Amino acid sequence: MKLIQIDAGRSAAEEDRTMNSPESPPVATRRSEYLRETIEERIATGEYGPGMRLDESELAEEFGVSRTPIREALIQLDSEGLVEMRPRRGAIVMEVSPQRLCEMFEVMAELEAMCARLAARRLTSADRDELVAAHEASQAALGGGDPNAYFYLNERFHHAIYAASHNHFLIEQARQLQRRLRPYRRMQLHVRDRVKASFDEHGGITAAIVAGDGERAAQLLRDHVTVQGERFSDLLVSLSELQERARRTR
Amino acid sequence: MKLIQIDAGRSAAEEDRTMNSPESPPVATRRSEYLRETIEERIATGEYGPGMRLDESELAEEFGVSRTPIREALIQLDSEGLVEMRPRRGAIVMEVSPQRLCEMFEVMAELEAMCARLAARRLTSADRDELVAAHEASQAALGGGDPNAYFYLNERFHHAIYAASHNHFLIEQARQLQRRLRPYRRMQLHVRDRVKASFDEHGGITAAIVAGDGERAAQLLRDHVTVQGERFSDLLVSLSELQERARRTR
DNA sequence: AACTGCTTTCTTGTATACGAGAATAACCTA
DNA sequence: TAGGTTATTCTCGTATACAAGAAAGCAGTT
Repeated sequence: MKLIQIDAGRSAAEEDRTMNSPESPPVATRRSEYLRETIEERIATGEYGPGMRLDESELAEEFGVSRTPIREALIQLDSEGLVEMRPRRGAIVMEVSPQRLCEMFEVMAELEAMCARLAARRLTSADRDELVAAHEASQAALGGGDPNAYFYLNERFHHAIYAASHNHFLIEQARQLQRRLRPYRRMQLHVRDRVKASFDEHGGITAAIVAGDGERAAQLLRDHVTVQGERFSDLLVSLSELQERARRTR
Repeated sequence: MKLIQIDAGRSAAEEDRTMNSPESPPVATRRSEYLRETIEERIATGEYGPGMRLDESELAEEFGVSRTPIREALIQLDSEGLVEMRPRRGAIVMEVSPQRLCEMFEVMAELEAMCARLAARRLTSADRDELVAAHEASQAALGGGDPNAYFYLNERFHHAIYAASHNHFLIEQARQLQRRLRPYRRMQLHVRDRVKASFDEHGGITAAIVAGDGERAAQLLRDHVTVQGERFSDLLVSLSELQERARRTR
């Protein structure tokens, strides 16, 4: 059986986008790997909202595979914190309380601040070029009014900072936590004016890093990521919106 | 079949110690859960050293279970970063280069510093009591010359700081990274005088947290965890010692 | 009519079976 | 003898089968 057959069940809308970074080959060697990525993406987009039940047999049939690789994918997602497997009671998309979400953003802010501090110290010219390029590219998406386009460029900008830290372990940790926060970060950008504010903050962060001012870059990034003030209320709205969508299929 | 049967294969030396926190019941509901904990512990103690091959069938036979739960345990350990599963080439205990180990300690230092900063701000009287109690308990282990006893008390002290941060997500992250670093931290304490130095540093950290000086506590903890100077050479020795032990069974 | 206890059904957790890729050994050729 | 090619074996990845626990439905009692 050819691996290409596991495409069965993919919705037409996402057929072309792999969301993989360029370094990873398009075809996964194990089905479970591909399944993990796909289910993860569906959680990120909110297609599978918080609390939604993930039935193993159902998913197996949908993807045209047996339960085994589905189960392995779910176990991985469980370890990553995106899914919760309760013994003998099935798997659900992880439900995150507002408080916990704030805690996660608090940690993310600190990790990114650390990236920025290191980046300011260790920046190579290639790092600087990519950072500036990512920032300028997102400027183009500002006018378009497409929050999705900005979402991906936003990720590119943050990844550029991670990379510039030159601590590969830190890069992995930051990316993993970012993946867990993806569904909520995405919703955040749908708030009016948030995209513009985000872009402006990126400008300040870029300047601080390029200037080599690690402490200032760290503080700016911390503020950029931390959820506080009225952004907290915005987050609550996004959260209930995601859960509302899931409630139908629960 | 009763779950108690899965005890088969446990060495007598570790039969009584579960290393679980009090909140988790002694009997795991899924075999894979128990297997994950046991294998993880063996990696932590160095019984399974870096690079050692973990054959699924072999482990299955040893534990008296089928390959399925073994495999699920390995997948979890892979997600946690303790094991590396290479497609169709089997699982090995994660090999960590000296550079990567330093990177991991660099991140750990920052996470713990964050815990300390928050702890200094949010410390309750219960938190303070546990922190001081943990510190005093380890003093008793100082003279004994048993690095293992100090190792566990050291963990208790650090966990007390995590808990005092009152950020549950941060607590989880810190504990998980600590688990990954466990094999190496344990070796560190075998270095002469390190135990005493560690204890003294704990004293300073405790004082700073109790005094509410978050920044100082954070800096002290950062220095406490970061590997630098001659401790780096010590680490290299520990590392090769672990690998040497593994090479035999490779 | 509500609650409790039992039975049935459904899903998960584990075992077993099988096919395929990788590692290794054997063999042939230069 | 060394290198490369092929055959064999061994382990992994996936499918299928089965057993056990949880949830849901049913009935009987108070």
